[in-house]
Amino acid sequence: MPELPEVEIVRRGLDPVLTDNVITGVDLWRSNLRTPIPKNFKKALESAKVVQTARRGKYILVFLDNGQGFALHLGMSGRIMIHEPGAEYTREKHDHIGFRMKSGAQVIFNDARRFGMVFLVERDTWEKESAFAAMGPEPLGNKFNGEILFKKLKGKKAPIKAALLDQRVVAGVGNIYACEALFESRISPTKLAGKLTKDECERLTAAIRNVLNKAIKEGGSSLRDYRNTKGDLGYFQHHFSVYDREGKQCPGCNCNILKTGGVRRIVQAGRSTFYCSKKQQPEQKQGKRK
DNA sequence: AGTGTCGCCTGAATGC
DNA sequence: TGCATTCAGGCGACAC
Repeated sequence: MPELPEVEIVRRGLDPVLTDNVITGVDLWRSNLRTPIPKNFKKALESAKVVQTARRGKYILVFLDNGQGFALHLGMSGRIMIHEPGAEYTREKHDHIGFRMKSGAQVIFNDARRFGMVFLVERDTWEKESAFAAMGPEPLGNKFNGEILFKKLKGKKAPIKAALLDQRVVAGVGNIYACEALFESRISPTKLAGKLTKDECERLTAAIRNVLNKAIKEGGSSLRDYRNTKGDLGYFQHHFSVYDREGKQCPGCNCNILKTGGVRRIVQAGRSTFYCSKKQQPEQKQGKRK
């Protein structure tokens, strides 16, 4: 599922259940996800109290009062389901980890494709972990603006669409929001990242922030797997301008899609890219005619 | 160093 | 109905 908005929605659902609550037990129903579950995972968590939850890029972080913490990545199909105190829980297919809370609540990590992962971190040094050390700025934080993006992209020969998926450039942006943000900023996905102008970088950072914030407001995007911690779908997929809309008209377009073919789909670095060839031209020709 | 390709794994949708 | 193929929100190990 999960790009920044979906991960943030899951974190928000998780926070009231975890924070200030004691983990009384951890059930491991398999020994690995994409990577092995640390052998001392259970031991590090059990009887510790959660002091804070956080998010960095597409990772959820949970910090404990024993100085440790853990990071959780949902991969493509990871879900977290919360069972409130008293609610009956029966194990379902692909349930891999269960966290039992002192309140009686249970938190279940389910992941059909097992591309997700969990690992332990130290509360004080987690940012030095390899997953986070080279990670780019948080797009919704104050260290992300046009100038910073411009510097990050300098000299890059990859197309801008591929560069946006690189978590070292900006954290948390995935395939959906990269497509949507490029559409909103009217930048061609095939334009080489290093060729973007400062003005384009300004537009792009603003568009990334805007798209991510809107998606969070709508509860994220549900294509196939994504659910929040209550099992509900997100709504942002109804607001896509281009993503998964091949052949359809993009918002505000009055061109004849029988002639233009509508939204186009191409493959870049093995991933689908959706864009409007009229509004997102490699050179600024848009606006000359209407 | 930076970039593109492949593989990890399952399930849903599509094609024959 | 059934079987094979294709594709999917991510990421890291490789080869070049």
